[in-house]
Amino acid sequence: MRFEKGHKAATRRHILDVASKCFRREGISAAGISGIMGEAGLTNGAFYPHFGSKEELVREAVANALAEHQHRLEENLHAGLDLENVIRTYLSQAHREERACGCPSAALLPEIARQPELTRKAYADGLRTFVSTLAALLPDADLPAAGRRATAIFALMVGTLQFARATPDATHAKQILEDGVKAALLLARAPST
Amino acid sequence: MRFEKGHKAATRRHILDVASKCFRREGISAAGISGIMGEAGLTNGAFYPHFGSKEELVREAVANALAEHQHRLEENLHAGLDLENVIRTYLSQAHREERACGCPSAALLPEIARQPELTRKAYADGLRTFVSTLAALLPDADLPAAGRRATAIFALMVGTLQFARATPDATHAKQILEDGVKAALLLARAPST
DNA sequence: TGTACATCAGTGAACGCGCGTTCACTGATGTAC
DNA sequence: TGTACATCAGTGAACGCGCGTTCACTGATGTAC
Repeated sequence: MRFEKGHKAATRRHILDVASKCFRREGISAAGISGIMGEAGLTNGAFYPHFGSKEELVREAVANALAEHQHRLEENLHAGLDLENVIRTYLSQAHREERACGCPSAALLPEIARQPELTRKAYADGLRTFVSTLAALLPDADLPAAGRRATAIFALMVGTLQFARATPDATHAKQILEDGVKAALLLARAPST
Repeated sequence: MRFEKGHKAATRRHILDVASKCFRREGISAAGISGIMGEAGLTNGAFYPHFGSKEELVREAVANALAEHQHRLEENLHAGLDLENVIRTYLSQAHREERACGCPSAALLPEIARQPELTRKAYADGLRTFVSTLAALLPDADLPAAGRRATAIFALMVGTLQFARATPDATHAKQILEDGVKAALLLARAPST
């Protein structure tokens, strides 16, 4: 079967989308090529014409997940959400439950830290972009200071979401999320130093 | 070879110590029984007289790592360290580099969130204890409020350390750690609400 | 216009390997007589 | 006091399985003549 022009590139993007969800849901080392390809509606043999190795897929899937998450943030901002809305959406029960389509940092950070340098570089770039976008919502006078505060605010958000996901008791998890929102807002509104 | 009384229990503790380090270093699903047993100076066959399954080992090793980390915190407090010292030690270059003996939350949280309920319960208990210990260092009037703020402060610390570990550029990582310290201290000193 | 061929995304079986787990066995020591 | 036996932590080979990866093959379509 021969395919229309652009078909291969579309398949590749589809594999990346599926992989980035599988990794976030199951973890990078727990998710396998066969499972990902099966979920993409293909057989495992079709993987290697698209990617050189699992490592390459991981690197691109991490970048893909970050870009997707970044895109969703920008959409929300265009729709008029302010920083408080962004924080409340991030630290919500829905985000706690939806790991596959959620923040890649919350789902994968310790595993990303164990990846080869190229993957970590790709992650660090995506993180920097995300933090800059958050920083633009802060009232700080100079941008570098805002970036530094935004980094800490996002770290608080990521850690809080991870706590809430690990906690099996839903009530306790909800409390953790609320505490995170309160502290994040406090940091966002604190007088700039 | 027959062994003195208490030998088996000592071996079990030794396996747990090694496993809790392996998990933090390599990740839970990436670390294998054979590797752990080899590092403990035993053969893989000796595992099952001590533990019923890998899942059981994970649960106990997570609890073990939390207890060890808790113990180190309490030692530091007895030695006279205050909250600022604790934060600076946690968000230090040394802790960024020493994953195997460091904070289990920073090394394992997303993987713990994917474990069976029993493991997540064990984690949540350890987390609560740790946060309570931190809360006692806060100036808050009532304890529940202090606990809620301590949760957020610890979440910020965990997220920040994870960012710093994932970032390949050492200078940028150092900056992230410093921003985390500053924000954590701001949260710790903010007037209680 | 009709036919033979080239293309190439995807198939599916197979590779070696390491996983978690099982089990018959070892062998130094404590105990029984 | 000396000998035969029971104990049991640990050994190491093997189990079935799924991993990441390779490769000969398929077969629908575009192209050449």
